[in-house]
Amino acid sequence: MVRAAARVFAERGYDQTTIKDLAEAIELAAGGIYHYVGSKDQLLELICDQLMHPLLERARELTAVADEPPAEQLHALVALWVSHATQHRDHMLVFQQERHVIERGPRWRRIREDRKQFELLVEQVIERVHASGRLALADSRLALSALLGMVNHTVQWYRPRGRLSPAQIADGYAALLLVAQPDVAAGSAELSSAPV
Amino acid sequence: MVRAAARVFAERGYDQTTIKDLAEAIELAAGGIYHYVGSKDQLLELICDQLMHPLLERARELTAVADEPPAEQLHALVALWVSHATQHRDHMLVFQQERHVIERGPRWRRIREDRKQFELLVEQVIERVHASGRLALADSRLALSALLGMVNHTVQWYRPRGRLSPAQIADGYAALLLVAQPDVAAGSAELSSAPV
Amino acid sequence: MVRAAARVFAERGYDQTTIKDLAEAIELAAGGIYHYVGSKDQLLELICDQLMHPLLERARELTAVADEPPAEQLHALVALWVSHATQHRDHMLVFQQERHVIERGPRWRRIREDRKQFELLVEQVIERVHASGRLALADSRLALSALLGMVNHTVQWYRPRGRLSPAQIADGYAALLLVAQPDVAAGSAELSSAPV
Amino acid sequence: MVRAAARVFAERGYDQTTIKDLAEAIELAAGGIYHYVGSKDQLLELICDQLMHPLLERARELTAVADEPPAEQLHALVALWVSHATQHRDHMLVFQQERHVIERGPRWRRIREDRKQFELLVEQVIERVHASGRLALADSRLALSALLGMVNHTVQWYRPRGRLSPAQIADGYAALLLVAQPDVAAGSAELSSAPV
DNA sequence: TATGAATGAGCCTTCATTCAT
DNA sequence: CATGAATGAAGGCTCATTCAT
Repeated sequence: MVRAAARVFAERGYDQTTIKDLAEAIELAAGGIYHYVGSKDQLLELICDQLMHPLLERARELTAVADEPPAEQLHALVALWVSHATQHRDHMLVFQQERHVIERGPRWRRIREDRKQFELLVEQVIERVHASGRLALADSRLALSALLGMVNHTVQWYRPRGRLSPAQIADGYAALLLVAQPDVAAGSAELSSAPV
Repeated sequence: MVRAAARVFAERGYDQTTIKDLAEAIELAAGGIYHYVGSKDQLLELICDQLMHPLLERARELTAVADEPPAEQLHALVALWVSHATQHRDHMLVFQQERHVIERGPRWRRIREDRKQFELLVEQVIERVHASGRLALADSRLALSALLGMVNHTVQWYRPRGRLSPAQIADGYAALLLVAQPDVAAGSAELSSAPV
Repeated sequence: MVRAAARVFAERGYDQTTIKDLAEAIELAAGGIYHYVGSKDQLLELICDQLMHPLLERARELTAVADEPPAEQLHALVALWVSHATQHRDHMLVFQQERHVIERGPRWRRIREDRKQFELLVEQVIERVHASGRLALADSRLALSALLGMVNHTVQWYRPRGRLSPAQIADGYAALLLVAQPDVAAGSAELSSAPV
Repeated sequence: MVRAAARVFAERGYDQTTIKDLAEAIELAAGGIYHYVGSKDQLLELICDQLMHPLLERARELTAVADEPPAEQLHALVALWVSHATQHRDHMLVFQQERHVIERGPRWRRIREDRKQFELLVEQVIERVHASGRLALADSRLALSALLGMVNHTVQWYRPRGRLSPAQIADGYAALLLVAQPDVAAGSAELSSAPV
């Protein structure tokens, strides 16, 4: 049911989706939704939770591994993220599109915090990559924003049976952000991280 | 007035903004808006037009220059884009956030076409960069999506008096997408476009 | 079950009581009520019937006794009434509070008639008291209204283990309405302020 | 408008009155009510305020007069009360019938306090009458309840062009509660059935 | 131009009632 | 007997829009 709601919200937008739209998608009468969910608000909350909870949890596990090289860790994190986003495309679309809904009101506090937590994890990994000298941008904050932008935007164009698999997409994003091993070819880091 | 509306729409979201909210922001009585604008719909249309028209026009001029190296052209285009987006932050936020509103109905056809046109221009430039061997990704379509994502996302975090200027941000994005002159160090394109 | 319903109706009011409230009070599932009662309406009907039927019956018996002095009869009637009201406090509260519900629609016709019948009995007794010269008010109709008011109002403040017993309350009301034996004369004021 | 609402509430009961009923009575479209009043709740609040505020104020003035004999004061208070109640019959009916609505929730706190205040005033006057030896009941608390009951009940049967004027009704109620001057003595039964 | 009272459609939500189990 | 999921009709309320002034 949450999945179905996510689909409708993703398609029409939260505000423009009526309870009847939802009920129709779930194949229920208008009022029937309220047997399962307390309100339209709560439905959005559930969608966001279903999206963020597992993502955050797995991201934590992934970044908790201490001995992995930061660059590999970033790659793995991006792969997880893209994979999760594309697997829960509707959830992700809703989560992004309804930003201004989620940003206001106490109901969404937990969700806002989950988002913050996740972004913090990404930031920390990027910071470590930066420190390891393999970040393709001198400014790690900008690299973070760029990554957030490109991954989030993925769900806007990704199609399940499209040309690129989630893994390939993640590889591409990682490739953009990382430079090759500095020992292999000296100076490449400076070159690609400098403005053209 | 359109600017004020953009600010309110950006803050509250189109659907959650009432005509009274708008009127208050414009310092007008509720009904007074209808002397200047036919409807709430049309106001959103105006906002998107004000954003996309000049951007599209200048992007056309920029890409019409034939003899410039593609990489420089891409850099210039990104700079224009980021600059425009940050200068019209509210417009841009509305344009993105209300995607699902704009995507439906005949009223927004022109806007949808403008967006397509703009993305087409970007795509063509990227294609040329790719052909010139300076694209940091083997897959030019993915590069396009990544670029769209990061630039669009910029308005979500950009602050007028922030650490980075629009030009610096654009430099960073361009740096991510481009590789150094191939004549300096052969094969660098392959390296950074391969999965790590 | 009717008793439990009366309690809930008395507390929340008929309209603001949901079937679920009732079910909970009866310790039954929501739909289970419909095995015993046809509808919410009917439940209210039952409550009112349980209240008015025995009261009316006993009032008829009481007033049918021909040879008793009218003043004693009134006293007895008031005692019966107060006793009944306080013993079925919830029923009585419902019966009064939901006056505007009961007053409309054919379902409650019988109840309305029962009320009329009862008030008619009281009226007749008061009339006889008046004729006997022992009514404390020249206007017997006003005395009737006053009596109705005070007795009905009793259930709003009466508490089972309160300072006054139903009998004492009834004594007080009777004392207010009756004057001492005219033949005894003198000092009737003192007499009537004491319980009869 | 508040008057019209009071009429409809009095007739149908608060819960069974729809916004449309009200709008119809005010000759307005359904939503038009919300230009004047924030909610249905608030309308009830206004009705009760309009009733209780002036009554309480005048009752305070009346009972503030120190040198008047308590019995006369009680008579005056009852006269004020009956007069006010009959002049605002609909308000009064609503105020009583919707007791269970008013009794719950924070919105009605002020109203509940106003009622308490008023009843306290009546109680104090009765107490003084009792002390002066002119109360017709030994139990002053019971006298208070009886008075509350009969006056409140008045609006249930009073008709503007009926047989009895508000003043006559008040005279009757006062007569029931008071005994004649103990020093004058004799024939007090006849006296107490006449206006004091 | 500008106002703001008024409209009326539509939304979220509640709830009495039904019915398959 | 009893459950509780499901229905569907209303109800309170909001809000874009209109229009007399």
